[in-house]
Amino acid sequence: MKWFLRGFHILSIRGAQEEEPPDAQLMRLDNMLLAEGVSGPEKGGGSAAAAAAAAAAGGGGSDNSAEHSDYRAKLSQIRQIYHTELEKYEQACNEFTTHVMNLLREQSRTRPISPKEIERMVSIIHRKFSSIQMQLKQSTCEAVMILRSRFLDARRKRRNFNKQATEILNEYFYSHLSNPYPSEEAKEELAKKCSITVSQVSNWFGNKRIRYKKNIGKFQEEANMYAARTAANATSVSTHGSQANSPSTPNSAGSAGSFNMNSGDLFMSVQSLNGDSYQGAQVGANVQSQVDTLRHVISQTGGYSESLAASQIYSPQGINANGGWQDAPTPSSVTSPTEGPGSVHSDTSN
DNA sequence: CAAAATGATTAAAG
DNA sequence: CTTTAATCATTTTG
Repeated sequence: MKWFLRGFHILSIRGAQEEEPPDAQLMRLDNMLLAEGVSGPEKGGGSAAAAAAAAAAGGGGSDNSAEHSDYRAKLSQIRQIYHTELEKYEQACNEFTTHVMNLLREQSRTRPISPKEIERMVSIIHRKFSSIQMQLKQSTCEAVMILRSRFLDARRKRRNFNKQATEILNEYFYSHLSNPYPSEEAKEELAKKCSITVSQVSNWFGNKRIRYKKNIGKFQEEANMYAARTAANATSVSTHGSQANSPSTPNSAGSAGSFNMNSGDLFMSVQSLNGDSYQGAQVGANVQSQVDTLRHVISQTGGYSESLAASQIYSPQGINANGGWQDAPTPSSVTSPTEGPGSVHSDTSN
C-alpha cells in the first residue's frame, strides 16, 4: 500500500521554496497518528491492550488476527514512547517558560519590561518546543509506517501456489495464448479451481503475460508442453485424424502463437542492468537522542530497510517486441508473423 | 550462498 | 475500474 509514501511525503517536503506550510504538515501528522491509534485515547490500564487500531471495516476483511497481536504489541510500544516523550517535552516547555519568566521578572526591577516583550518571549519559546514536538511526531509516523510495512505487507508472506494450481493456470494461459485475458467469470472459475482468490488470478495473469512477452524464448518449452497436452486432449474427441490439424480450442485465431522450431531468431535477451540506485534519505537530524528510541523499537522487530525513500528512476527499456495482445504504446511491430497453429508435432526432442 | 522464479504492490495510462 | 511495466520481498533452485 502507500502508507509510507504518504508519510514520507510529509517528512521530506524540505524542498526548494520555503513554502512554509503553517500547520498543514502538522495537521497531517496528527491525523495520521490519530488514525493509527497512536495519539488516541490514553490507556492507563495495565492489560486492556485491545486497541482499536485498524477497525478493518472493509467487506472481505477477516484478516488473520493471530499475527496481528504481535503488530499491536509493537504499536503499543510506540505509542507508549510517544506519549512519554510528548509529556516530557511539554513539561520541559513549561519549566523553561517559567524560568524565563522569573528571569524577566528579576530584570524588571532594573529596567522596564513591556508586556509585549514578555509575550514575544513566550511565543518564541513555544515555537521552539513546537518544532521539537513536530520532530517527535514525524519520527513516530515513520516508526509506525515501518512497522506496518514490516507486518502488513503481503509481499512478506508470499507463498507459492501449489503445483496443481499452477498447472491449471498455465493450461488456461497457453490454450488462450492469442488472447490471454480471462473474463471475470473465467477468473472466478479459475480461482475456485485453484483455491485462490480472483485477485490472485489476476495477479498471476498479469505477471504471466508480461513475463511471457518479455522473454518468449524462456517459455517455449512450457508453451509446447501445454499446447501438446491440450491438443492431445482435443484429438481424443474427433476419431478421424487423417489430417492433423487439430483446432482444439474453438477460438484459437492463430496469432502470436509463434512456436518457432529452432532458428532462434528472437533474441531480446534483456540485459537487466538492475538499477540499484536506492538512496537512503536521512530524515532530518535527530533532535535529541530520545527520538532514537523509536527507531530501536523498530529495529528490534527485525530491521526493515532503514530508509524507505526509493528514487524512482525510469530505466530506458528500449527493446519492445510487441507481443501483440493489447495495444502497446510503441508501435514498433517487430516479430509478429502470425504464425498459423502449425503442426504440433511433438518431436522437439532437444 | 547467489541466481532464478514467483507472487504482490505500485505508478501510470486507458 | 483494468492492464502494463517496474520493482519489491520472498521462495526455490543450482
